[in-house]
Amino acid sequence: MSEIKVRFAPSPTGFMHIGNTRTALFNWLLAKKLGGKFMLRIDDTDFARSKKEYEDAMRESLKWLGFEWSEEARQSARFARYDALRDKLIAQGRIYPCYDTPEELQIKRKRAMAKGMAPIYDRQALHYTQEDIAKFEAEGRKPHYRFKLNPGIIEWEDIVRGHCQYDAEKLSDPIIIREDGSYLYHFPSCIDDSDFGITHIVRGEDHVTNTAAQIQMFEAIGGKVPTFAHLPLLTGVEGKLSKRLGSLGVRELRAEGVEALAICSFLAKLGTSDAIEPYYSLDELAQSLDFAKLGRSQPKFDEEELKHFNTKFVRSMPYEAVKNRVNVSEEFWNEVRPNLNVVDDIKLWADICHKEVTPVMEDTTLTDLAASVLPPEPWNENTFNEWLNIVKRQSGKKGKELFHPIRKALTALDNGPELKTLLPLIGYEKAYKRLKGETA
RNA sequence: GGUCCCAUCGUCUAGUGGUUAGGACGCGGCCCUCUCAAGGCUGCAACACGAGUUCAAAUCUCGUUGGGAUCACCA
Repeated sequence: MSEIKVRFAPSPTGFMHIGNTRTALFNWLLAKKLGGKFMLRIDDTDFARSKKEYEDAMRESLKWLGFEWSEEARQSARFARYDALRDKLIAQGRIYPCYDTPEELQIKRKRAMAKGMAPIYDRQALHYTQEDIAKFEAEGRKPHYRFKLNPGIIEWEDIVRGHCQYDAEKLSDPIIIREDGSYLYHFPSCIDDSDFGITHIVRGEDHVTNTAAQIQMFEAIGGKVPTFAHLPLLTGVEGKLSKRLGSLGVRELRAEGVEALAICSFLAKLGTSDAIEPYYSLDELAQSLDFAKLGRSQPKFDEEELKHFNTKFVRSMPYEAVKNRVNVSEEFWNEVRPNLNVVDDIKLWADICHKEVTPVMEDTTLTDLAASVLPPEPWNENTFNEWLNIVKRQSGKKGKELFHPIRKALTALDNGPELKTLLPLIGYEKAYKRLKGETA
């Protein structure tokens, strides 16, 4: 039994977004669950659009999300390998040159569709004469190359889609090398998957048709065909949410206070029959992974829903998960947590308890009274109730009229955690001064 | 248009011939309560359409409609 290995292969042509993240997540989770390895592969064959900046940002996002990788490769460093295989397959006639221009291909495609025919490449290039080629070269045209699909039924068992099959005759020979000699996605990807021993490929279902062609490619280069899992694509309110159009960046989400694990919990469960609920460790999420629970239709991704889920996530976040990021005690965290929107909000409450607050005075008669009967420390758990009972009795106020002015004086805010929990944290000195209207 | 896939509450889904069509999120109400949260209880709400098979169809078959993917010198 060979070792399980998956890969995440972004092209550094943009920032990490929700679509990317979902693919990376499922791969990472699968590796984790099966005890396999997760590899990062930079698919930078497109010189024109690949940028170091994007690559760095991608790494940073991956780390933030918690997807550690144990191995890394970059396609631009492997051209010699691709070239060797290319030459071999050209010699075999499996890869062949074509001289059509993009415009010509476009026209052919349109014409075929208009006639109700399949818009697949007509393989005219297979019938070029010496004269044709001489003529193209004389015109200064450079060839691009296609991979020749062998006729027959191509089939595989997909982890999420079950048995899949395509008739090669109905597919177009994929272009794998551009006119300028640079490689397109398919060919290098298959070579790498084969060379690096990738056992499982988890990706969006926009790749299903590609899979048929790639299976023949794996065979042509003498590689082992991996197991595939094609995830239904996410859709948004405005239709599809492809990885290209995916506009919701991970960095933006992070800046807004959305937790990495909230994103992961949400994406891992969206479209499954499991409830979307907080997971506070990726390991635990991985154990719950089950492709059989994935639906086959395309779930809607709603940013608002994610944000909503995130606040729920934060409000029940265990101290263990935040103790390295926040500067408060476990008790403080647990008391204030249900009132937070984002983790950073904890600072607000820490400041209210420990730094200066300018009180808002609503009923000085009441707050003066409250200050005068505020018992000296040490306090115990009953102090607050005892104190408030005295204020209540002597003022004749109760309910909101009683609590609200005290809350405003103590915290300057309309709402927040229970005053009972806040008071001991504020302490006698600050509490007394604030009740008297002084900044403290 | 060829090929492939999909269709159950607003959303994500369970369901594999006989169910009061279940759950989760959201939404409404109630309780708790000084507030906002949190928590507890409760309610509303769905089988795209049309034929067929069958004693019986959300479930099987065919068709229709509606979505999506792909057919790129993007990945």
